[in-house]
Amino acid sequence: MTSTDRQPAERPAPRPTRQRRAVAQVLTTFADFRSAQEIHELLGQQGDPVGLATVYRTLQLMADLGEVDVLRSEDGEAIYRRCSDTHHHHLVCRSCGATVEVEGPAVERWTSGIAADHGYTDVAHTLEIFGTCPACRG
Amino acid sequence: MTSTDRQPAERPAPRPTRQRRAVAQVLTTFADFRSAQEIHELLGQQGDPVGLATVYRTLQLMADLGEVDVLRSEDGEAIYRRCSDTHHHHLVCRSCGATVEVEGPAVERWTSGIAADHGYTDVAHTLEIFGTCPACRG
DNA sequence: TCCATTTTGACAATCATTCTCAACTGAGTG
DNA sequence: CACTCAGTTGAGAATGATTGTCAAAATGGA
Repeated sequence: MTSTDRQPAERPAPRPTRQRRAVAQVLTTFADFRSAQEIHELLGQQGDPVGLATVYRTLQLMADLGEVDVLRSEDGEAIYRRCSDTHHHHLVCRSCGATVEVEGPAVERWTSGIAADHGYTDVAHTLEIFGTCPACRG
Repeated sequence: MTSTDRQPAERPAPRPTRQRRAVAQVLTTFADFRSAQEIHELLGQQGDPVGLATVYRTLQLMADLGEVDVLRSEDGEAIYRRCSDTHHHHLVCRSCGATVEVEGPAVERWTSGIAADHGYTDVAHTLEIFGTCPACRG
């Protein structure tokens, strides 16, 4: 082997290609969750076209590396966003879609506590709140 | 109008057909989450064939009525199971699927509080916790 | 029983996601 | 710089869950 030892499970180390840089870059342009299709669309619009399959592959790669969060929208679509420093949830109007980002240490603590009580590790959670916003309350 | 007043949004009241009874019945034969396809399969095996489309429709109907819980497996498939009458959430093992029902007044209070703070009404929420269960921890 | 309405089921249509595979690229070497 | 090779890409086919279509069948009430 060469001068530098590698990790036991020698993974080839992803190459920094134009496409990967582009995906990483768009991810910085929004703070909420977007589908792979939307991200592919955004890339095209900003003149940095990346094949849809590549967008999927890149997003998956980044998810494996822990660089993006993956969630499932209510209709089963995978949605992604850069792994933000602040973890938060969404309060969504079921009528007009208006979204408010909310956060609550209490919930975070509660979920990890519950999980720990049952011996679960590597805990993550999803929480969305739906309601009718003031503007839609005719 | 006739003798009995109806709800403002008059919904026709689902009919108790053989197919619906069959779906409701298989749901009692297992305690964990199954996909619509699996349920359709089970029905066929026990000699109560129900069309796949009908299984989907029935499951959706029951979900709307709050008679079943719907979740998304990690690969985006919708999975169902009969639910207890009490409002609760799920702690799911992302490896083997083992599920624990959990509840927490604190979370309920927190979500309605947050929603109220922002003027949202008719509030509902979804919360799932994912982790690795003790049995799946090497 | 007869009718209006709801349901069903076989099959087509969607749609997100993954697979295939030949062409292309980046990084290191001589 | 030319060369090589494993890692990548993209267009399009393939997959698979879910939904839509619509004529035929079942249900509940008059």
